[in-house]
Amino acid sequence: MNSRRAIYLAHPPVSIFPTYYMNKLIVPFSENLTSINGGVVSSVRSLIQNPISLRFLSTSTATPIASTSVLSSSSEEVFDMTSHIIQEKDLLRKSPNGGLRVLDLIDHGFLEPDAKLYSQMLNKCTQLGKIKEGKMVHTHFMNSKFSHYLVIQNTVVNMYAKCDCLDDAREVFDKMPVKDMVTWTAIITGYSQNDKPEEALLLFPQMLRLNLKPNHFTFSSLLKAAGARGNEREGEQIHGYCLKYGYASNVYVGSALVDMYCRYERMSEAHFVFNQLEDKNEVSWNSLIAAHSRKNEGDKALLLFQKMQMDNYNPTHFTYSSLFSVCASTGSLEQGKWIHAHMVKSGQKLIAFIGNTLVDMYAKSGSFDDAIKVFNRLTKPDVVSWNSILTAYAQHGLGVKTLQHFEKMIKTGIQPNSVTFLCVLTACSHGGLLEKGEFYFKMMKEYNIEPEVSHYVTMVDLLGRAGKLDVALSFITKMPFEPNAAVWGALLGACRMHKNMELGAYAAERVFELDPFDSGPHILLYNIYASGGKWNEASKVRKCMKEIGVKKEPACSWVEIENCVHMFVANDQTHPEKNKIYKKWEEISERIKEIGYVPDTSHVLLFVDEQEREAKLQCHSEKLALAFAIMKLPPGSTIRIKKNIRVCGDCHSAFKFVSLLVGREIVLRDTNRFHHFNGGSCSCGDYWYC
DNA sequence: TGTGAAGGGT
Repeated sequence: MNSRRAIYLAHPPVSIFPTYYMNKLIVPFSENLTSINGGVVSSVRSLIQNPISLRFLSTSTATPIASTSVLSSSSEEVFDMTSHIIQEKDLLRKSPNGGLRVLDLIDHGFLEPDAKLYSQMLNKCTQLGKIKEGKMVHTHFMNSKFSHYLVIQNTVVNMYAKCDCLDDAREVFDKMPVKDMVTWTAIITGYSQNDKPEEALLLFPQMLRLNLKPNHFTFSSLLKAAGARGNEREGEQIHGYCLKYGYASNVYVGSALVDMYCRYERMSEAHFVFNQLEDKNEVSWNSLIAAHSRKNEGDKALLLFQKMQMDNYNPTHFTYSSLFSVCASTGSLEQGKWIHAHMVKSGQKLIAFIGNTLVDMYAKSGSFDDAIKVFNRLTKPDVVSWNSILTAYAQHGLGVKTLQHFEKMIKTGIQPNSVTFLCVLTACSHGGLLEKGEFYFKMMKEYNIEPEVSHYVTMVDLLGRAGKLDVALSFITKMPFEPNAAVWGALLGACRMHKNMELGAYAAERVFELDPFDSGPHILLYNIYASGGKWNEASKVRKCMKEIGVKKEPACSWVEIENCVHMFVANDQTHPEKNKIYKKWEEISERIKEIGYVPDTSHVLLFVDEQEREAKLQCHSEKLALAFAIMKLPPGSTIRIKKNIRVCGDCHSAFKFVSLLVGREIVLRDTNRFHHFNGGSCSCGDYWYC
């Protein structure tokens, strides 16, 4: 007889044991209580053959009035309170009426609570984010004889603050007649951790006025807030207070100081504080490594990674996450692979926290298959993991696959968020899937996700690229908020694609009103006029750019050869092997012309003669990077190039012919997506570049 | 029985 069936057999003791029947707590008569003792319980145990676990995890001193065993007919489980100890797993156990069993037992006089029990229950709610249960415990606590206990009140503030209920936390905080330094620290931390640094910093002087002395807990939260707010003067003042109160050398405060100066991009101060810190830990190292990663300084991040190990600190998942992130943004696949191997060797598990950045790194470095492999190895992919893989599919031009994976994600039970829908809409836009895009845009409401401006931008892009310029315009006018420059920019891009000069000029005017200094829209408008032969209008745009000081971002391309990243600009004269590179491209150019390549000079932004335009085209940074890669990389290997702006139409065409000529895959990452050139065609289906 | 610092997805 197993224990589950045995519970049913245990119904007879209902009259003497408190139990739930038809969602009601059945309480035995008080005289029966005296007869309930360990012996009776033991005999019931032997009757039902239920090996109740006595592995108690907590050490609460809460006193049961009598030894009881509560049997539930609905949940078929035994809730054991025969000891003076309550099991941790039972702290938040539900009763059939939706309440908490522990609270029911207290209400019916079977358990005499102590302050520690409330504290344990509140902390369990905080840990699991169970705010509904937390509110029940809070109410119960307020009606108990312990309601004036400051320590528990502090636990309540902390619980609300940690569970994203800042208003509730503040309400409790404001109503507390007596507050100590922990109370103030709890609410300051709440604001600091919930992206409200202003409020956190405003409370600090109020706390000081009450003569409460801040401690290392207070300072670490205040420094985090100061770093997020970006007011350097404020941060320096908090730093001063840390020194005054003698906490600057505390490892938590010190690490927060390092991070704060990193946020201000004051790296020399960050390094100074770090070097002064006698008591360092992994977080101190990770703060610096993360900062260099954010600044795309992969070499510095990597150097610190090596140094931390020389100083006997073990890299953590934060360390690896930062390193993969910097490899992703610089597209350093070889370096990323090396760090991945290091991580595996160190025994670090592939949890979602690291796996997500690893998926992103492989996807952004153009190694799509590795991204899929890592994703498939994740034991518990979360919404970010799914978003990363959806982005990878979308950016690599696999629109239909993106949508298939999205459906799979829904079936798995992962709740999509606004980023998920942005990935899905981007996939539709990149893949030209107009109807699907409209369908998924409407679907957002089913998930209670309000479309943000980025979703509208993608929809305008989708409609515009599909040639529905009027629909896109009407879509913009019906937006629930004012369209920003990006929305009009998307329409402008579509006008360039479909050569609609009138609407393009209108959209460009709107963009210029909102963001006059972005070079992109000016260039798009120039291109619209130039490709329509309206050279006067085009030169006016150029003149206007000069007058207001808008500069075109210089185009750069990068290619990684043997762990070294080589950068090229248009008409590059700085590379040590420039002569060989130009010669190589000339040779390639001649050979691809033989198989059908015709230079497309309409992409050159200069009012010059045809011959000069072609010469300009041949010096584009991605062509030089490609020639260099062909010279240096072994035949047959994949060539991966990264570019800081969108690939021009002529380079796109040339790359297709080169992939055919050399019989190898070329992966080009530009600002918008990946282009996989293979056998004379591109994965974007020529949909994107024009 | 209470309070803290570091990462990721368009």
